Amino acid sequence: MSRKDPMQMADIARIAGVSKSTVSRALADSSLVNEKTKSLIRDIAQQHGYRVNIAARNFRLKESLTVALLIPQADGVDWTISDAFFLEMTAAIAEALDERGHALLLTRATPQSGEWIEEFVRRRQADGIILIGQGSQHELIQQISETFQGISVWGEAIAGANYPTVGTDNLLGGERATEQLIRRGCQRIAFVGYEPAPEIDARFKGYLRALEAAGHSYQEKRVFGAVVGSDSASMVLERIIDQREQLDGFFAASDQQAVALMTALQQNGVNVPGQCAVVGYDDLPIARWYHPALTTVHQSRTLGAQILVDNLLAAIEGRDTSNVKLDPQLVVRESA
Amino acid sequence: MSRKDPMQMADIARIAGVSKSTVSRALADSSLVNEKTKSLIRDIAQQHGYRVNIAARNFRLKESLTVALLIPQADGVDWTISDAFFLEMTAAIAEALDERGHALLLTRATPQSGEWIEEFVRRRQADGIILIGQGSQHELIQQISETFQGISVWGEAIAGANYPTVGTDNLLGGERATEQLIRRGCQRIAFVGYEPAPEIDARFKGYLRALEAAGHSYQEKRVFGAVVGSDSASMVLERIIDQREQLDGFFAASDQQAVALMTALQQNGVNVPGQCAVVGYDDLPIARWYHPALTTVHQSRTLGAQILVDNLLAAIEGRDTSNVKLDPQLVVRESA
DNA sequence: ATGAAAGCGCTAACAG
DNA sequence: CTGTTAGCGCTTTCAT
Repeated sequence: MSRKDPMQMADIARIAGVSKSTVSRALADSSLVNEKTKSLIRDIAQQHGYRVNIAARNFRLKESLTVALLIPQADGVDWTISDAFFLEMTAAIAEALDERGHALLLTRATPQSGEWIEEFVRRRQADGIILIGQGSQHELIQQISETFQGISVWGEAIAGANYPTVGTDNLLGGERATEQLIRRGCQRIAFVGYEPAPEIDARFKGYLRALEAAGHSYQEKRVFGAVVGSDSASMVLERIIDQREQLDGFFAASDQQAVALMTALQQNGVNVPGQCAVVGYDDLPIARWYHPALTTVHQSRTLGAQILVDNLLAAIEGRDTSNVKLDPQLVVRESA
Repeated sequence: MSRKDPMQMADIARIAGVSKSTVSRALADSSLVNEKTKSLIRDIAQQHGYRVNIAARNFRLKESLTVALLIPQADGVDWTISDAFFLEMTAAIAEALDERGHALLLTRATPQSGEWIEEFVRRRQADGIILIGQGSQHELIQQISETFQGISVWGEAIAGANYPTVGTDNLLGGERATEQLIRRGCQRIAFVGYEPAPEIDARFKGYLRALEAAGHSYQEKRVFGAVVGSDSASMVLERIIDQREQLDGFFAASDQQAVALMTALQQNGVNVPGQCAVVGYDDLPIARWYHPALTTVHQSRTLGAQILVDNLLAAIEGRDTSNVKLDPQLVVRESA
């Protein structure tokens, strides 16, 4: 370790012939410092490549200008970091935060441990946290948000929640997706998705509402609960294939499931959309490129991320936050 | 702000009837502390939901257990965070870091400013940094790595570089991709990619080598430099469309470009792979789903990320690092 | 407009 | 094995 120790404020102060306080103020652009001294100090700092030590600053100020995005490290239950929608959301959030001068800390957390969020909050590693999909953890989040207000969630707004939520209107989205299938003349429409998650459940309710409005009967055997990428998913797929003759339409609660489903159907000689129409949810890039192109419900990542971040910063600063339901846009392509 | 101030070590110490140091040691599982006192202290901490203040710890220890992934915020030149390959790499890196007890800080940086990396290093916001694709910034990285060793790069190893690099063997990958086109009987093979980036240039060299080995002549007019998503990309696409009659094979240096290319060709009534075969690079999910499915060169994200992270941690701790060239796997699908 | 000094919460000599 | 003590580099009263 022979590289020279980095400069610190005291060094700059000595060189400039002023005190540390003045340097600190000058660098923070305080109005308490004479303009001339300010620019002198800034020049010197610049020349010597000095930067304030963020760790010291954060420690002193008790703020980190960092926001953590917690990734429920689920054993087949919630999301994974490599989930496509999650990834896209992450990118959008990172950009939104960056525009507001904050950085994004990506960390895995284990919801099962029960302390996943608290752990974070207590360690003060970040000023606030963003969660994507409250999953099945509403109770816990609710409880934590009673003593810690720096939380912002992407998902389904739950009545009485203490924390702000942003998401598409899942009920409406599910309804629109199902309506499209009905419009295409499908008579026996199935739902594929993991209902315990509130956002998925809302899409399911939308499915029910559309069926009812169109006078279709609801049949429990046409509902397939599955978690993307899990073992149960492939079992569900098998069950679907077995029943494929009795079904002519599918609303899958995510594009990833829709694509897995379509692939399975196609491999079993089912023509999509000829024999079975399929509608997804999310509007991932894959929806556009899959063959046939997937009809799906678009969720705006950039807009969602902006609001998510605005909410979080507002919450941290104690300002008002808002629950926002974005309009889910049906994107009609070939699969339905 | 009426929520109670979080406990701190002194509180736990008082409750346990020991000194702060003992608490600190106990919580760090130091062998200097009696097992009994240790578990007493741990119980108390647990009971009161105490967690060490990470900011204070980081400050004191001068380490953050955090690694920054810098995103060259390029004006059409390098990568963007929403680039699919980048996203996948990010996810893989986050997981690899997490397994080693570190967190990932995602930040945008502006290479053009010339200080993008230094800024980070000097502020000590992270223990080390990972770069994806050195882009056109080798000189700068090289210079910085002379005084700061916590750098690990995904890209093309450059002779004499001070920093460790991991990537697929781009030369070989480019060669294999081109060989596949030759094998398919293509006679007039074009290259599409932004050569100034070293990793792309290596793929280009592989293209040349394969052409030469097969006795094909190299023609400059068959080389199209383009940056994904930029204005120049669409101009390149137009030029390609104009020349499409004279070309029967394309090696695109990334899947994103390959897909854009195929789409443009198809829109102009060109049959892929009938009239023009196409090979990409990266093996993104889209390659599998696009119609026709894209023949491409696979780059292992998980393995790459592991090595990238191992290299970085080694570099930070002053241990030896290694330049690794992963074997590029040709994945033959329908497009060539 | 500037300086002196205190202290954020923790860890690590150093001394028992 | 445990306690005492001295900072880490910065920001911020409080004084001047």
